[in-house]
Amino acid sequence: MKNIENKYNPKDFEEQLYKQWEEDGCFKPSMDERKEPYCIMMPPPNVTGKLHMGHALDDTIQDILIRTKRMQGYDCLWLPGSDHAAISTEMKVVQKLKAEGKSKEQLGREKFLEEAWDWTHEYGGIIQSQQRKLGCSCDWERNRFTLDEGLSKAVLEQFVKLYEKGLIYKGTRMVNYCPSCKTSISDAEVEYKEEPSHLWHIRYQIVGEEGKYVEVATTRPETMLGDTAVAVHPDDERYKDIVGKNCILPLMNKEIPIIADEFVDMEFGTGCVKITPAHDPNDYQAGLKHNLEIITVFDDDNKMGNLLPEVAGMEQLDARAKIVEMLKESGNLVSIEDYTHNVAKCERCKTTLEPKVSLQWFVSMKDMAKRAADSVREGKMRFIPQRYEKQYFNWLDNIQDWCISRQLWWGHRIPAYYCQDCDHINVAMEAPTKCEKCGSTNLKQDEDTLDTWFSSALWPFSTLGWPDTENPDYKRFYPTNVLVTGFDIITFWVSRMMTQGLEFTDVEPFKDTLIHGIVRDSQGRKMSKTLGNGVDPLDVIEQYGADALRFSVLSGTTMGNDVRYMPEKLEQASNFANKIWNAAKYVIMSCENIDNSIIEANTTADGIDWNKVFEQAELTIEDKWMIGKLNKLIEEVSANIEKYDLGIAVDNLYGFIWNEFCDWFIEMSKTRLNGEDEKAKVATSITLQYALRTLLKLLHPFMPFVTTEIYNHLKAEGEGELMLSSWPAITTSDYKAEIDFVETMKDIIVKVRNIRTTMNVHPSKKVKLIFVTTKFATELKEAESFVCKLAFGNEIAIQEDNTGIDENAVSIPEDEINLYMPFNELVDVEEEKKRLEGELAKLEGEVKRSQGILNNKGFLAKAPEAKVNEEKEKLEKYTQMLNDIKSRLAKM
RNA sequence: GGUCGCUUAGCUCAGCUGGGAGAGCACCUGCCUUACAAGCAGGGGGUCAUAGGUUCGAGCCCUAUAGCGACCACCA
Repeated sequence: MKNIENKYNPKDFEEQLYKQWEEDGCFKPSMDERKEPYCIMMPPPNVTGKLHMGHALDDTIQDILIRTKRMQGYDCLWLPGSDHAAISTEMKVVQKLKAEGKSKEQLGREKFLEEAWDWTHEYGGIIQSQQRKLGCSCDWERNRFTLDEGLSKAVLEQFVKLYEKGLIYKGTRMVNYCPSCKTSISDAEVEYKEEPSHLWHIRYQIVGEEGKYVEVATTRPETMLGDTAVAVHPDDERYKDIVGKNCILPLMNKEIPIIADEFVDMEFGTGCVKITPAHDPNDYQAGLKHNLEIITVFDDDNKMGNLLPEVAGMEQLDARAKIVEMLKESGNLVSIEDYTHNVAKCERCKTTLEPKVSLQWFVSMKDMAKRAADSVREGKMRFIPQRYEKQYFNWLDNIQDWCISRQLWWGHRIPAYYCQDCDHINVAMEAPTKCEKCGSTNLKQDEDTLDTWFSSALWPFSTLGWPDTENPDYKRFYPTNVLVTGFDIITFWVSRMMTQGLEFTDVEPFKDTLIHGIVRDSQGRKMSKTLGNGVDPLDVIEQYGADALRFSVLSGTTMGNDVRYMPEKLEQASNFANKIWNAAKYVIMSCENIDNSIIEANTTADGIDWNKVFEQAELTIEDKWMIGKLNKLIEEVSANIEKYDLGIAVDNLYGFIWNEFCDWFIEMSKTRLNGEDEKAKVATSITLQYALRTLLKLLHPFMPFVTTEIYNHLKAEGEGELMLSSWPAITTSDYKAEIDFVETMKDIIVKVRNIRTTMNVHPSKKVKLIFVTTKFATELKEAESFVCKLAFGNEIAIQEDNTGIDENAVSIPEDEINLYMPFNELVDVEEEKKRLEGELAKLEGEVKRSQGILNNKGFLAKAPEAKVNEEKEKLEKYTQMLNDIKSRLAKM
């Protein structure tokens, strides 16, 4: 044991300890075949990102799981990495170029990619260094990046295999197109924003029926130039007679049909919809269904095309004004109504999206989605908390084909090579030299890259060397154990990893998906850049230390619910770390001069055999109480971590360390260590060390730095790292009787304290307690040696005979206070009675329930015999317990 | 519009398969007791959103309502 610094100051050791761990290879799996593997894949943050509170929460949870499992004897791999984040990174690079007066197009593809790589290398390491500060015990040597050679190969394999199976196809579809990013956007990357707008009511004249019109309502009048039909609901009585007729599209003076389709909402507007297949998703579907012509209104720059000379080349909004004016002049504008419209925006740049019909690559999802959903339905992968599976099912059961092509440069380029001579599409892992159909060497690779999520979908296995299924890492660690992530990417990412994982590896890529909430600010708002209310985890670490940050994001939270960032919680956390620090200081100080030979004699390379130590030491009742309570704590904390109830586990530890270990055991130990009994001193020293070591181990996954720093002072020369030490084991005896007794004594002491407080006795003043009782006399005799009572300035005497003493009298001599306390008053009879009565009611209910079941003839006829017997046994047991309590109550 | 979640002390939140209403912070009282004042010993404070229902018994189960939040779909 080494003396410990006076003050707890995380800055003194956190960085140093992490460096040591990394140098010693503590984070690397041993690949020891005797151990069971345990693996977590870190959700890869954007390569150019910085650590925010959400990462801090996500990483802390994973680190706790990994550190616990590592101590529990598993061979653990936590694999870190980052994502190339196609759009996000490309946008940043474009912005940087713009600031330098350059553009993407000027540079050309190759030069642009060089710039992007430079950018990636410059900012790529930031988040990793921040994760180190947080204490993440991931294996940095296995760090992966989605554009790495290996992962790129996996992406090619995935594309080619899916293409060969006919699951990837090229097709004309309506996709979201961002005019600013100049690329298609997946539905998931769209966000909707309410914007005030108008509904323009326009009338189209019905052909051959002078003076009869059909009135449509639209939010985008300028698209009318591309109308190819008007639709009504087939059941709409108002328009039954005009279905099948034609009407005249104003301004264009063109006849278009009036069709009937179910998708029309009779309640909305006039119940008539103009159909513009080129510029609205619903209209597009209707167009396909009714075989309508698709007329594009806008050109590639999103300006007006040449359909109408008056507006050709104009910006959309200018054209809108002009067209409205023209409609007004022609008398075809009926009215303008105020209307709040939900507008689709690009998640990245907030530009209003334009639905666009274009040629894109798609993955056919239906079958894969079904398999992924079934897998969860069959319990082969579970969500924690379970309710999130609904989100997952909802997505997969209504799956659309996945548009995977993006008009970007930063990403995996689509391995499709078009033959310039015969139009054949060659899809191959490596660029073909000639067309496989006609042999032409005139090939041109597709310009597009793949959706970022296409590569992230492979993350759990591409990182382990897949498609090389013989790779030792893949063989050992796949499938992984748990995926830890936020609910916001269940659809984007979790479901896609499931579909691709099942498709390519025939197994669920992870057994559990642990979903956590998001970290909100102290007012409950989402942390965001625009609000400027984000809290930088690095600032928090700087001020309070990483341990405090880790504690604060977990304590008092439940999985799946949002976490609120509260500075007060950080105070609490760092106070807690300080408390442990001081407790350790006390233990080291107190034990260093006491004979430690029993522990030393039972220390081997595998650690200390505490069961033997306890056999050889003469433990007293309070030692056994502490050890027994620790057993319970070990069970509790282990079980809660196993259930992923990390918030509860850390609160178990907080409560135990503070209220049991410090407030009671350490206080008790003081008088024992100051006493005359040498054996009691040894026993106390042993228990103090055992308790502290056990608590440090249990707390280590949550607060790795402070626990390690303390442990390093505690451990013997040559003893290994705390993080590689074994998880505490339950001792052979459970010391149940001792726990019961000490708990009773604690109650008594609390009552004595209350009496002192109400009597206003100064703490320095000794009080002599005289227990007058015949009951519990033996226990109280034992309690005489129970030094904890003396710790609070009390002395104990027992008088078994109460004759001649006024039980309620309290005499206070000048320098000594004697409290005469009838023991019965210390154990509150009324309270006990109440408790028993409650118990009684409960049992009566159970008995009644059992009897009811057993009287049910239907149950008796159908239920298996074992079930009936079980119920009978229950009834018997409860009846007996009931009688027992009744008799106890009768005695009171 | 569909689905889900939340509503418990002044604040932030726990509360497992129904049976004693809890923690931290804040507040009040008394203590600088040699590990810790970043502390110790006590204390006050809650119709568990509302209304019904099931039950011997409901914070917990069922139904409805209100407020807040999230996700999905998206209305021309």
